[in-house]
Amino acid sequence: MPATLRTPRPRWIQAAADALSSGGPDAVRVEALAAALGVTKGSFYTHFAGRDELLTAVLDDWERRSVDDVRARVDARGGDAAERISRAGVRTFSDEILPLDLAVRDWARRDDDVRERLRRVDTARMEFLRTEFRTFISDPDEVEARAVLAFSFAIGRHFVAVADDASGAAAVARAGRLIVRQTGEAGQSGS
Amino acid sequence: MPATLRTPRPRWIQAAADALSSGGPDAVRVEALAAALGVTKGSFYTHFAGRDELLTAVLDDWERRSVDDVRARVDARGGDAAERISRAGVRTFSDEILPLDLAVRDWARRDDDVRERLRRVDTARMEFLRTEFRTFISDPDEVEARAVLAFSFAIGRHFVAVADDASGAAAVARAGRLIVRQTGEAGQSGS
DNA sequence: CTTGATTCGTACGGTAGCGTATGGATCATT
DNA sequence: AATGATCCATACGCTACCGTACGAATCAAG
Repeated sequence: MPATLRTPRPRWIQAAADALSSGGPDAVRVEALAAALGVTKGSFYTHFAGRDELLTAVLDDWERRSVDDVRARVDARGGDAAERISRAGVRTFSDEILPLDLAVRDWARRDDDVRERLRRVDTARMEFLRTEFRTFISDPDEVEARAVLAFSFAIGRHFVAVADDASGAAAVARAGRLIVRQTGEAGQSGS
Repeated sequence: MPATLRTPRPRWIQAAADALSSGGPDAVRVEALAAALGVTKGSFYTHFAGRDELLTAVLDDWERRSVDDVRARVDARGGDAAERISRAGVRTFSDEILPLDLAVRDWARRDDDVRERLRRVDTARMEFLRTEFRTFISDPDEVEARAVLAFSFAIGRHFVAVADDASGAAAVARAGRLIVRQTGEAGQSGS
């Protein structure tokens, strides 16, 4: 039976995820995290073999939560496919996981292991989108194009510096409707 | 008249841009750049006051080239609007500037000065897209939605880890055609 | 060839951060 | 209350990096 576990692994992982979200992998510094948690790094090395193990744990946690996120979307079957896609794409992921997700995406550009993890997660997300689009589009190529478009748009809009005010939100919402509209139909509902 | 200028500012800026592209701002290290250029940092501090000035110069150069890039697109008036948008979006920017652009986008998430620069550049890119869409779409809200969609997609697809093979490229191309198709028309031309 | 300017190398101090060693503090169990 | 395990603080060595000081090398001008 462990003694009270004052600063257990999950707290370190959470702090590391916050640092990664806001400053990238290089911002995950043992001593800085210790200061943020109100302890010294002496504590850290009783829970982790080193910095690498912490980063691995952060990625494990992110990957698990991301897959759970997809699973939750698959199970939440309210509304039609377009609504479910919109909920997954335009309003994007939860605010809790989004910054970490974006940080991981940039990290993946320069780390093979991270890229492999991201590939697994994105494959799951794409498969969700394909399934949804298949419910009202038959052409597989069209399904693939819509899925790629929806996913890339959902991610990309967070890397574009445009005004994020009400009119911007309206444009994003309308763009989302463009992605899920029926083939060969104008299909513009009101704002 | 300066003596031969063996390792002039542009070479340092280029090396710094490469480092920034492949490793983020923290990878721009004076001594590492010096080693890559085959000199020591003693040289560096004759051309730059310090690391910050180098990073500023890199951003200045990126911003200028990005604006020039937009200007070149505006001037290159071959084909109809859809073709020009596709050239700007689906085939994206030049391979030379793309990695740097993506690195700057991530950097902008955590640095206010960089975000301000990115905002200026993206405003120009968006304005180009709005102009093109206006040539065949009248509704301003629709124009804005298409522009946001096209731009976010062009960026976002580089942050998504999907198979980048021939079938992936075909899906991307088809997604591009989805964005620029006429309102109320099915408008799928052949692959 | 001498002079002055420019460019670069070497050596140094200072800081930040990783990882280790070791002892003290805390807590559950008995 | 004593014991053993767990958690944490302090202190240290080590490396990487920034920035500075100063001298050497190179080149153009006269």
